[in-house]
Amino acid sequence: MMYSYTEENYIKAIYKLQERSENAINTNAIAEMMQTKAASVTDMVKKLSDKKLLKYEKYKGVSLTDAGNKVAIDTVRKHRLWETFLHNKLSFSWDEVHDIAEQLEHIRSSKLVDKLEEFLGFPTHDPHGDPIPGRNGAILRNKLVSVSELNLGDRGIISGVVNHSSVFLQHLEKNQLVLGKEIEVISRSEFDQSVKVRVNRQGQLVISFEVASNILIKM
Amino acid sequence: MMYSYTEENYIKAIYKLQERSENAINTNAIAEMMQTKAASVTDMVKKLSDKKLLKYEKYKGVSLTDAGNKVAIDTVRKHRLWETFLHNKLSFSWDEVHDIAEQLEHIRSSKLVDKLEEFLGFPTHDPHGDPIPGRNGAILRNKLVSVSELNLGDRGIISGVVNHSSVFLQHLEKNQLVLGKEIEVISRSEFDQSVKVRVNRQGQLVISFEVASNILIKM
DNA sequence: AAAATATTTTAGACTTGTCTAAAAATTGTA
DNA sequence: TACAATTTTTAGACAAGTCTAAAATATTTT
Repeated sequence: MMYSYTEENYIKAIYKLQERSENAINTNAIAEMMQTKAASVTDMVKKLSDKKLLKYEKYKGVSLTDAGNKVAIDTVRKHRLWETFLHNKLSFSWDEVHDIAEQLEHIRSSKLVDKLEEFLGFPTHDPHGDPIPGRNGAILRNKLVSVSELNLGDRGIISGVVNHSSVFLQHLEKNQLVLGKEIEVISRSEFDQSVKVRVNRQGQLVISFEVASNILIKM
Repeated sequence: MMYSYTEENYIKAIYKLQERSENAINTNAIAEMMQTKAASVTDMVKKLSDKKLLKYEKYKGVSLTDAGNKVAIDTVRKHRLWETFLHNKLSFSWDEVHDIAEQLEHIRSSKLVDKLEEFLGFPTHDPHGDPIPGRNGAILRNKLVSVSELNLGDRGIISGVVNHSSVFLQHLEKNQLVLGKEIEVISRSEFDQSVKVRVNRQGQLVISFEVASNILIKM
């Protein structure tokens, strides 16, 4: 019922690998993600298998069980809530939050996580645009996408930014491109990839590729 | 330059023991505080001695070096800032904060600690009335004292409470006994230990022993 | 299908922090 | 001061997690 930091980290690594690969996860991939040796992975994988957190067959790779997935999602939830806290409340920049959250995610107190979530106003995405799993483990599968990745006619709500510099944020505010506004892509220039958008179904606006790729949309 | 959770906990335990005893700290006392066996303490103490965090002579007990004190104070600083965060921002009750802060105090990032301190408004005392060491390691030696411990004529500023229940806090507000007010002890009843105080050098008020012992004063 | 290559597992060792049981030193008492 | 009681240290063992080197299995090439 309670797992070591190392166990949690292995589970999270396997979870991440599973997110982008479908098939069973092999030993070397885990070793690379965990910055360790294949032999160590084999040992740990046996242990996690004994604890029913994953299914393991010699030479055939591993896959998480439901219990393993639960541990992984809970860890991801904590990680992303802490990242949000560090960015939104302590004004850490986008790139500084990961390493600290990597430590904070192992703090054991479910009450703490829930209170933190409430304190942050039940955010749905972290500062990188990744979805924050709910208390029940539910994940809003749609990762935020940047305006530069949208197709013509696509619509969505501004929900985050990639670049968090104050110059950029001020630029956005000057153009009314703030959190919560709806954006629809009208056209895109072949020449410089600038994008013409409609904001809140009203005014139109042309934004550069630079700006478009830094605005994150929830669809 | 970087110590394990266990090393930090030993150092903190020795620091606490040193706070209330003057002489060298003996093995059994450390063992009791750390909830472990004397033999384990001896092992660890040798290690910390090698690292120059404490002075150790066989059978003669230990005392922290300057380096050891620095580690201890830094840990206490983190512990008390996190306690303050949990209580003031996440509305954890007084008695819940310790165990979680015990984990949070080991998070490694001096920038995090400093940002947290700023976010909390540079508090001088934690929710228990214990002083929070500054970034430089300086400690305001005067722990907060309860009104029931004051002598006649003593004055000070209301800076904390022992009981954090909403009933009690509401009672205080109704009587204008809020953070920042100055209190002066006028007299005390021999019968029920109730205390007559002057608030902000103006009105007088009688408070029960129960209330007096729950109000913390900075002198 | 056999040989060559790559991946994975095993065996044994090391580190950190812990323990028990026994030995050594210190302290208290008669 | 010598015996008894207490405290502290040593010696040897264990669990978690890691490593290297060698053995076993799987995969690719010819």
